[in-house]
Amino acid sequence: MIVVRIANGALHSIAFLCKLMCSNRHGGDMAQGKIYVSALEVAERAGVSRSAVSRTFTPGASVSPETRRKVVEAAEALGYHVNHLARGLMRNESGIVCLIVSDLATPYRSSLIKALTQQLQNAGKIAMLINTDRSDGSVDLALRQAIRYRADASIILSGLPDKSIAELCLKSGQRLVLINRNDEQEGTLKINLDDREAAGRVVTAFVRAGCKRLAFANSDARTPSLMAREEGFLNAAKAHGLEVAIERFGGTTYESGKVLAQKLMTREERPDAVFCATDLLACGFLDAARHQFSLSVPEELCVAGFDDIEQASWSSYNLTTFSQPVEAIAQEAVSWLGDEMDSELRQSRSSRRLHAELVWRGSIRGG
Amino acid sequence: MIVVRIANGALHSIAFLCKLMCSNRHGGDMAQGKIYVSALEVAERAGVSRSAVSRTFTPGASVSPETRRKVVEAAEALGYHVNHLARGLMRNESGIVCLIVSDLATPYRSSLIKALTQQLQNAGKIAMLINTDRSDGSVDLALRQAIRYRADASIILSGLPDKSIAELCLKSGQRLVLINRNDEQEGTLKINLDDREAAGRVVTAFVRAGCKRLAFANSDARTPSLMAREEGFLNAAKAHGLEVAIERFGGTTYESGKVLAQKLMTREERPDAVFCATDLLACGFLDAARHQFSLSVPEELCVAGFDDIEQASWSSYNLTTFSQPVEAIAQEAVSWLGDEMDSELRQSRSSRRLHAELVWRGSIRGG
DNA sequence: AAACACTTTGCACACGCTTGCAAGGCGGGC
DNA sequence: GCCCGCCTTGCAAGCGTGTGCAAAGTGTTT
Repeated sequence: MIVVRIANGALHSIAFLCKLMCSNRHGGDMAQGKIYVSALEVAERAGVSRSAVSRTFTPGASVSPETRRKVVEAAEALGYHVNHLARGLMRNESGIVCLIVSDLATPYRSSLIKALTQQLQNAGKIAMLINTDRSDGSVDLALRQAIRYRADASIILSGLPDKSIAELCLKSGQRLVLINRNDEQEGTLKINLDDREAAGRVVTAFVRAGCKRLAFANSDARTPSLMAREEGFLNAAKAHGLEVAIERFGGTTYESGKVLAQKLMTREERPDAVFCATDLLACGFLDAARHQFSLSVPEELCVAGFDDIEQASWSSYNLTTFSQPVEAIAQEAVSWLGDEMDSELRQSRSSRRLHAELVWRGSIRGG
Repeated sequence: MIVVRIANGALHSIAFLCKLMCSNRHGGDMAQGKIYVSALEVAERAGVSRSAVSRTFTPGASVSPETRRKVVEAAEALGYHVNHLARGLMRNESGIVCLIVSDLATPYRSSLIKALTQQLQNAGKIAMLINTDRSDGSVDLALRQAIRYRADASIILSGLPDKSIAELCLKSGQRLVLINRNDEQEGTLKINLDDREAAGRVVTAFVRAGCKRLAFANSDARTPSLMAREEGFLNAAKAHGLEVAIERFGGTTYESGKVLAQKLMTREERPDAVFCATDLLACGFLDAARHQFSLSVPEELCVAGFDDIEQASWSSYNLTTFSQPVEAIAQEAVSWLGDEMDSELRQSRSSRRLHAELVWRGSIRGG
């Protein structure tokens, strides 16, 4: 036992020396010195080997209850926390998942991010958030960052990565999830809604309400889901023998909605039913229709949106819309990332199609 | 030179062998194997030492232009990206900053997060996002996660950490920023607004508009900034010799705003001016006042909010409010985290007070 | 030609952790 | 009493990187 004690003492001195050297590495700048407790120190205090400490914090490893108790006690006392950078290095699994997104402050985006981060946390992962803008290489830069931090996966909510960089990710063993982007990349999970069918159901509702002159208000971003809604709406209208007035303008914002109202409601044949590709557009559209054109909704004009953002339920809008199943989307993504899924199943589940539920409120007559 | 070549060949074999072992570590599960390119492989291809590769990607290190060229070329060809986990391990500086936040999907919160992630990215850092809920140890758990990933800093937007865990962070060399939380923790950066003074300016505006019966609508969350607004409003009203009707209810949500309207507008002495502690509350309040009590704003009722969320500018609300200087807040936080600030300056700047600008719109008479 | 300063490069150790391997301890069945 | 198997533990190799140190190379001055 005495020998062990001496050994422990020696170990302690070594650890202490290392800390000193570490903190002096940058000259005298003490503020720089990050001095975290290491497993070695815990081991010394608990009187066990460093491996025992490691095993204590590794689920499924073999440690006796007695050793575990001693280790946990020492760790608690010293404020020890496993270094996930080092663990990630060894395990080849960082626990990091990158969320790549633009227009983060938008209601729909932020609620999706909330659901994703929450469910990732529950699954023992952690979210890194990377902002992109409209510029070209933006998503690629974000993916590069994901690679640098050896993220286990990246979830792309906006934009599309370059083929080559996406392939680099996959080759490196990183998983890729694309939400609402239609890409043909092999090996990625693609989550989409039944936008086309949903748009068709809007036509039905408009027709039931007795509307004759349909219109579609879109942004000119031309993302796959927006275009799918447009196509679905057009096709269903054609099936009912109805023409559709289409306008596209700007991003999917409230302001664009106002502009689109300006464009559509000043047409010779004023529409009596408008499907806005997005709730934000719909809110802007509604406000313009009411306050600038003094139209009453739904008596003179029926309006539908898409996303079911919180504002759609506010009494000033009371908008009939489609709910984005954000929780289900997040669940699909996170469970696909989970390790319990074997590779054949993962392969076969590379594309998921979720249902957008119609949320009936007061902006369409009848119901 | 021949000797060198042989050595390179040997190195290559070793690296290759390692990769094989690595990919076989988990039985035959090939999907698991993360096979990233390492600096060693780049070095072999470029015909230089591994340190040269390292130095090439370390700003300020000494490498000849010729070597750099060869390295960059090889790295490009192989798709090499520096492993930030390993770099963080060595440098004691991960580049990670944790954002700890609840109610992430709320307009004000999400716009602050957007500003923060953006500016962190510009400063060469990267944001980790951790969701908290109302439960007690939630923030502590988040900070533990920040410690595990050896984050350079944590920015807390909601809730307050336990004293002991905050101290552990600081002792470990992690930086702590508290936004809109009044805490006495030494060594942290505290960013606050002039809530009290702002609330006073609302009173002035209400008095100028000829309002007599003031009211304050608050959530019952009792966070420091909310209480500061309440106090400021009360004090200023008292200075004008006016009483204030106060109601507190629920979280800072749209729904709570409606309930608060219910409570305040059914009072015997119906208020003719209401300051809502938050824009979300104000939106709910406005909708209830208009649609349930058929009041016209601002003719019969003046309303003010706080935060200047996007919806406040929508024509249905057109709310007079105070802007949260999110970009300035983010800038303060990020520049404080930056390494160029020396420790005395950082110490002396441990508390920042920013100005909330009054945004005049149509929910108060006059202006 | 020698001495010098300066830049560049490779070696080797360190960062904190995981895990295969072998050795030790222990109880049960013969 | 011995052997076998099981559980636990320590050893040591390794993950991919940064960096101090010394050696090598280059250009300048005496």
